[in-house]
Amino acid sequence: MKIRLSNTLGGGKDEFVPLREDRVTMYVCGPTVYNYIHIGNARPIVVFDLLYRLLKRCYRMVVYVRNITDVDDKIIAAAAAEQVAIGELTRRYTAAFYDDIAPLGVLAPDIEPRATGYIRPMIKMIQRLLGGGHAYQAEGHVLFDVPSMPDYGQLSRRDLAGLQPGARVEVEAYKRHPSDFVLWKPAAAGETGWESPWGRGRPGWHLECSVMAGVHLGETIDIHGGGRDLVFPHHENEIAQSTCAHGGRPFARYWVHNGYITVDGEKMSKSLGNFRMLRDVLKKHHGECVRLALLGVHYKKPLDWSDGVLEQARRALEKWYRLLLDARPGVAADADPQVTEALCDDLNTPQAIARLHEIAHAASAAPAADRARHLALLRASAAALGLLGHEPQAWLRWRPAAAADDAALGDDEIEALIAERNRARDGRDYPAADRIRRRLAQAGVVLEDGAEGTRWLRQ
RNA sequence: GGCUAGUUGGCAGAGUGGUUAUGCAGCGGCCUGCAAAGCCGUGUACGCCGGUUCGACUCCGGCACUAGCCUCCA
Repeated sequence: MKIRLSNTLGGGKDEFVPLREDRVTMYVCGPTVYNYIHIGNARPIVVFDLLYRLLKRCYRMVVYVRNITDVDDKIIAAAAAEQVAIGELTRRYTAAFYDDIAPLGVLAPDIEPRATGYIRPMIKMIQRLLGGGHAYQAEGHVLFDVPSMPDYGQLSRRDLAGLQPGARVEVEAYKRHPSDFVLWKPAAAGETGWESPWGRGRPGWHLECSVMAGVHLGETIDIHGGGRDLVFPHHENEIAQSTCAHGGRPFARYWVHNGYITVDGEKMSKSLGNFRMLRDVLKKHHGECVRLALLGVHYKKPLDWSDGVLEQARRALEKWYRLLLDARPGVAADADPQVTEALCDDLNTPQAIARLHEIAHAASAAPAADRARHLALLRASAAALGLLGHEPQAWLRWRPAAAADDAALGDDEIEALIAERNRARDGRDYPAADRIRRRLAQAGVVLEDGAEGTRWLRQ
């Protein structure tokens, strides 16, 4: 199986060939833990989980690193605003992060380093950069000397002359070049900081990823992933630091970036305030619906978030789980070749999902004797996307925690009403039977009378 | 000003130098006490203007529009 990936570096769709045949390395930028994550943060979590699953099918060993940023200006500001210690704040939001993504069905990365655990190697990298003439000190800061790197801007395809310095943020006077960025900044009295050769301070934002990738995966990694908005300056600066600290050896060979999520056509971001928190979405929707909704659009493209995309995902999953109610367990199968092929072609999830629909349709239309085979194929193929791993009846009867109020009916009440309705039907008292159907419908319960009795599910 | 991505049927969304994407919704039928689900059938599309070609939604050029980046961001 050959995987092709869109590579931001160069802009083409390249065949993926790992540096070492036996060991693939992937680093993905994880959350900064100063707040709950929004649905836009969830997209790379799901997209790179999918890539991780695919790589694991193709290569013997895959090492996936996803960091947690637990030191940063926004964290310090948030801790001050909430009047709690930094460590307490980051512990709280780290725990919330894991709670929030659990329903998305993502595999745990192999390594999840936290920035604060890597201060020593960060200082070492800064020293190497200073020694190599790629950094300088000014007013207590250590800054990366951008003009010292000839290829700077190759990822985001900009040259230094074309940048509009200070377009959005004022340029500090101590910078030699407007594009120079902070490697180490001084900590004010009472602020979080670590001792360093340049005084007490803390690392710049970009440094941690360079260092943690280097420590765990080596100087040159295969895949570096993240959201599009990290291309510049974050990833550009990571390249600059790592390449210059590693004697010019390349940092990452394939750069993979997911598109952002929009709301009403506008980018969702914490700064715009139009974000949808993942935990709020999950109060009303099954996590698997969120996962499928996120995979319903090719990962590179913008995805306009709405109840519509969630509803579309829900209907597809409902259809598939209804079919799987009849699946016999234990029928093993490999994923459908066309599904695998679609995924290998730059993670073409819409095409893979279309194929799942075709498999499902074939199962519905097949004679009963052939059904098990189709359903096993459906389940195995969906598993390649991290889908349909739940027990069908439980999934179909799932209700969001937020719906557990007085209007909702419990399973026992529903079963009792169904028994009452079936007694009415046996007595041909159809008006009474229909009254119960309507009552259940109002509670979101759908009844289906089949040859083997009455089946129910929640919608 | 520079750079990036995009524009496909009522909606979502792939792909392709000539032949059904797929799903949802719609319409007709089968099935059903009523329904639901499912099945069968069915309509609708490639932003605009040029060019290349036997043939362009697809390739090339230009234009328009949308979104984003140019040191907070997934």
